[in-house]
Amino acid sequence: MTENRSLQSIRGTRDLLPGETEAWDVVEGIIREVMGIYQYREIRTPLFEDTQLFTRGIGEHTDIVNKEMYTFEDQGGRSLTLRPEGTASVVRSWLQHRLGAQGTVNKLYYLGPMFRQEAPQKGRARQFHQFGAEVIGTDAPEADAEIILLVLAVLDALGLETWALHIGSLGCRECRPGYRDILVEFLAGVESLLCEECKERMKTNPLRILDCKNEGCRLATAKAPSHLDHLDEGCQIHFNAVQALLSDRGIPFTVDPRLVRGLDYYERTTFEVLSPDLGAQDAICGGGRYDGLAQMIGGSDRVPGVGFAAGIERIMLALEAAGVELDFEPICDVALVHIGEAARQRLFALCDILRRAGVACTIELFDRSVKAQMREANRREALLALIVGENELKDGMVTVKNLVDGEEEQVSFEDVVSVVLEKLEKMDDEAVDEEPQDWSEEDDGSEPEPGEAA
RNA sequence: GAGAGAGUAGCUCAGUCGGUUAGAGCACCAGGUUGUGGCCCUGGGGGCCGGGGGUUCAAUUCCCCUCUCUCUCCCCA
Repeated sequence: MTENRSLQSIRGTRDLLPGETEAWDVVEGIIREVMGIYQYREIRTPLFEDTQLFTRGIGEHTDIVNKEMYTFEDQGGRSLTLRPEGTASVVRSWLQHRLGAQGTVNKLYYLGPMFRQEAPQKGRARQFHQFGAEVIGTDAPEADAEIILLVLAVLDALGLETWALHIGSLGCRECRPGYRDILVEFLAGVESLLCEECKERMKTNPLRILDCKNEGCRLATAKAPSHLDHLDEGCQIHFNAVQALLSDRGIPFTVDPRLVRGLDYYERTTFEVLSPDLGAQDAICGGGRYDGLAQMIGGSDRVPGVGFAAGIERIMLALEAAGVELDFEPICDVALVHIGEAARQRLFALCDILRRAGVACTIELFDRSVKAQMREANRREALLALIVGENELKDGMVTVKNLVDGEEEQVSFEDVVSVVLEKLEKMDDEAVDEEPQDWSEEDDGSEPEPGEAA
């Protein structure tokens, strides 16, 4: 068995290449900026955890735990799992480090890879990336509303304007069993119409039957009693309050009586943000309240918490579908162009001096023609070219060419750094004058009328 | 996990009803312009036709397996 096939990234994972990483940097930067404005602080938890954190937190009977986790044994025989989501880890960390010891409310956010062994397709990978935020320590409906407003603020800052917000309530520990009984009673009457999987769910998690996409199940459960009609007083008041807070901010939303999330730790508020541009995998964000989670993973008390998680790949796809441009090329200020070996050496040193002065420089490492070096400079949209050949070496000069207007001048080696800095500053000012930044948010109303063609 | 489609140059794709040197556009390199970018012209380098096996005188083409991607179901971010 000497198979020697070329190795590649494994199914469901991919490389982010130059050209993509820049866009990711932009997106991640915007996420962090908005998190800062909302006063959420970053938490970074390990990529793998004790398997029990997820089986107990997410739930034994969920798809994630049942068939999607990357679970392995370490050398000590402990069962470890690559995190399939972020919330359980954040709450675990919150408990472990007693972040709530002072009775304060903690606002935390995270950003990073998650792992689920699913069939890869558009908008779904085995290693994918989420950012999310959690408010731990309060059951105030303002926390629920803020979490939703926060993710919408991120989407807005990214330029993603088309989305649909669905919200629902699952009730709490107190009222859920009552509803569950009512639902099971109803479902028993239509059980013969349900798919096999749902018949199984009757025993394990009947609430999720309402979320089944199977045609037969949908019809059979069309008239099922809604959880929203069986909330207890506290849950009803809470849900009303969340809705009122969103309405006050003019946020459009749809109350979805059948919104059931795939993780067992949710109580009360649940929500999803959907993108109409994505097709089958249209959920770009999901979240809700999880007041029982801390106890499920070993905390001594119930700890109120609410949060969301959003898929970065899906947001990227939605941005692309919406035509939002994120691409940008790295800036190159100066291209160093040599003619001959001696000049090349001289420029190599100058290049590093300029770089240490903060000037982005490119220098030829092969021995290509001047024409090729200039073409490279043009490709990188360098502002200046510094050209040195035998003539310049003889006179101790550098030819400084402005690549925007084509003007050239000779500068001594001693002065070249300060001259370059001066010219770049001047060119930068001119560029700003020509293209005012758009953070003014002012719409001058001069948009061309649609349908107006020449 | 189940079903469908696709893999040919760095990229986007033609093509071979099985047959001799497998093509285009873009990109790249060089020359036209003795040391100067963008436009133009000319030329050039690049391909185990995804991998393995089978049928055949002959396979990139047909068959099987496998890997990967895309889409759907399911589930989720």
